[in-house]
Amino acid sequence: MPESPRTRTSARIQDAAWEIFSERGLPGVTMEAIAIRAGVAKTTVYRRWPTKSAILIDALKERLAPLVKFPQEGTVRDDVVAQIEAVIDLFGSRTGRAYLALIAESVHDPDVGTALRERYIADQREAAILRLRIGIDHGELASRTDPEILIDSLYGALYYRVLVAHVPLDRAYATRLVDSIWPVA
Amino acid sequence: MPESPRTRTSARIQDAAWEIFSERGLPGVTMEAIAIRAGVAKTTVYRRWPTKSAILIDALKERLAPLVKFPQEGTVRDDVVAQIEAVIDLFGSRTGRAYLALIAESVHDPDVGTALRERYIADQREAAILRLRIGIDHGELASRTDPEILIDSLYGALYYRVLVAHVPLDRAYATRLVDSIWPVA
Amino acid sequence: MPESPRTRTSARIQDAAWEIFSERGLPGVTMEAIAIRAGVAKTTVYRRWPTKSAILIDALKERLAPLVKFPQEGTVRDDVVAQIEAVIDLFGSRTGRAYLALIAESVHDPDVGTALRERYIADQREAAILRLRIGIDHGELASRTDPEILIDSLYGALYYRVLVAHVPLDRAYATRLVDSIWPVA
Amino acid sequence: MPESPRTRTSARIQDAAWEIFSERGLPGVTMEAIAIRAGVAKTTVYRRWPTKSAILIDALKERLAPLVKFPQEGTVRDDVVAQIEAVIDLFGSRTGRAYLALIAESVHDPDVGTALRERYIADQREAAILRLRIGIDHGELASRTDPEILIDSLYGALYYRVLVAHVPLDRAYATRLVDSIWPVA
DNA sequence: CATTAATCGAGACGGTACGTCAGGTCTTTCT
DNA sequence: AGAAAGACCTGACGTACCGTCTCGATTAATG
Repeated sequence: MPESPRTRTSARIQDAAWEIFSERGLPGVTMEAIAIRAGVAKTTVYRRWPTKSAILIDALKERLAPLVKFPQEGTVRDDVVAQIEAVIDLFGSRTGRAYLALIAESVHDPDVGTALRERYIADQREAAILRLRIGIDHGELASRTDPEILIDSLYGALYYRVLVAHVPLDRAYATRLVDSIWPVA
Repeated sequence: MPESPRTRTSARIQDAAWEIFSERGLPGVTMEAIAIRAGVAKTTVYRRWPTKSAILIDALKERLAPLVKFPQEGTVRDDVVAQIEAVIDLFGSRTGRAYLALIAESVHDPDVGTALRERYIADQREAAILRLRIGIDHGELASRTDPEILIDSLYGALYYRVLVAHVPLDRAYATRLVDSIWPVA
Repeated sequence: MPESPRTRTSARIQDAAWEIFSERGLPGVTMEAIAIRAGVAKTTVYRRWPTKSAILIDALKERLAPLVKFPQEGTVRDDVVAQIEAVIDLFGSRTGRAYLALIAESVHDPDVGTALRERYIADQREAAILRLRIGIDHGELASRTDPEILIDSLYGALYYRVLVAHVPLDRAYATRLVDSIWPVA
Repeated sequence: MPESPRTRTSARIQDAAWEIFSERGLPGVTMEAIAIRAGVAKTTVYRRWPTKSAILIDALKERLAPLVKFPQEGTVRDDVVAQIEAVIDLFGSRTGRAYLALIAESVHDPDVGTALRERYIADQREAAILRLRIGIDHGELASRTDPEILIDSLYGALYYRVLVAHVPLDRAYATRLVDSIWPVA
């Protein structure tokens, strides 16, 4: 791990962006404020990232692990419940709020959408679908199950409650959700 | 219908906002641009709406009917499929894009969220849940069905594909979706 | 004289520009610094003047009187000497330095040149030539005298010493100069 | 003439500066642009000249000969007219414009003024004054003639028309000028 | 001949200023 | 009096150059 000055500067910028987001939300995150907080010239920021969103997307790299990883430890059903609980936890955290703010941003800015999908969402979907397929192969799920749609429904319900309906979302919801729409084998 | 000058001005402002949205998307919609396009002073706009989002929300009033109404013409299942198809159609239209853009905006601006929910989303959820309850009462749906969660899953899947996963969404998806997660009676 | 707020703001901007020029010279005069010093938004400055030079040109309006006026009190020769002394005095003053700095600026910026000529230089030349013509009519100057060229030589010598040769220029020079090239009647 | 790589690089830089000046004027000449055009690192430029003006001053070395040389071939009067014509020609050329641009620059930057005077202007004045003195010695000019002031007036008129009054200046002006202010012997 | 020293290119860096845009507020003007 | 018009301050935008700096990669001269 070389810890070059370049690396350090990039880290300072990402940290600054993250701090400002924590304090003032996405609208408060401006290139100007990031540069000042990081003790860096504005040009230096622009030299490395084209937009504030890009900085935050990078800053989320490690923190978004729970979104992407998918447990494979028990039955499919248990694993799915566990994963949904993890996502619910995430959505309740500051990291989750940042992630959701960027999702919102992606509606206006295609680049943000592309970056998010390439970095997190695509992997997440793949991991989830893969887990379901294994479940089907093991006979835990009906063979006629459409994994893609099951994922849409499960994750969709979460995003929907948080982004659209603004309805409370707690860990207990995970079981209720899975119980409700689980395809009987 | 009085058609007072005040009414006319408000209409001009809403039309201007809508036109600009159509041409340049939500980021292009600024109070400044609206005022110019409507041929009106910026103060006049501010006197009637606090934000550009508020203008658009009002401008959507009539156009968002398909989101809110829920058919009650055939079996629950048929009605649900029909409604989902209507929403998919909406999401493909300019009106739908405006609506989704406002959903995104609501992540940063609580007022937008509140307005959207009070005006459209709450009614939509209620109408949907009501329809499902009738279905349960008629024995078309298992009595243990949780209507709220079913709605979360159905609508959620749509929003998820459009807002998050950016995956194609066509009318055919409606049947696939309902087939997949429909609770057997 | 209404002393409207608009007038006051403009005065504050001009004063600020002038102060900064006095302290740091023309390169130190930036739109940014003017706005700050005047306690005014940068946009307000831009709304009224397109460039810093334009502000200074306006700020010189009253101060540049000695450049433009031409005495008509004694003989032509005495009046010419008096006027040249006035210009020499001017060149030694802060106002003169500002004026010369703008002359220099005009080499790069045609607008500055045009403004300076329309406001000051043209009038100055006219007044001078007029005075000489009167002298010719009164028989104080040879009838074959070319007033334009005489003015070029007299004023030219001053500008040349100050701008080009950087050679000392004091009041005594006025007499020496006139004595040297005065066309005998 | 060794034509070392060092020499070649310096030449490339000067050429680049000159080309850019020709295309975009002095404001377009930036250290950055020079370095790029010369295919050289910015550091290399800075290592050899402190400012862009210094580069241009050096680049003018050979081209400014007509400003400095003074003919001594006919009568003083003829030589003076010839020299003034040469300067008028120069002022009409690209080289002249560069020279005048640097004169203007010298108002803000003392170093430029010093360099110009040490390299060109002082020599020019000396040569001119010398020529006049010879004329006085030969009885071609009145002994009471003040050569310095005569030079101020003659050259001054030219600079004045070009820099200040922005009045046309052609070869014919040379004779008119000399005829007007020539001190009768 | 090998090593040292100088010089080069490349380009990142902290800065300053640019000129513009939009946000909201506040004053003036008119009806 | 009450609405419309538009000037105003604020703050962020993204860009251009500034002059300094570190970093290897070449060259050149020296030991």
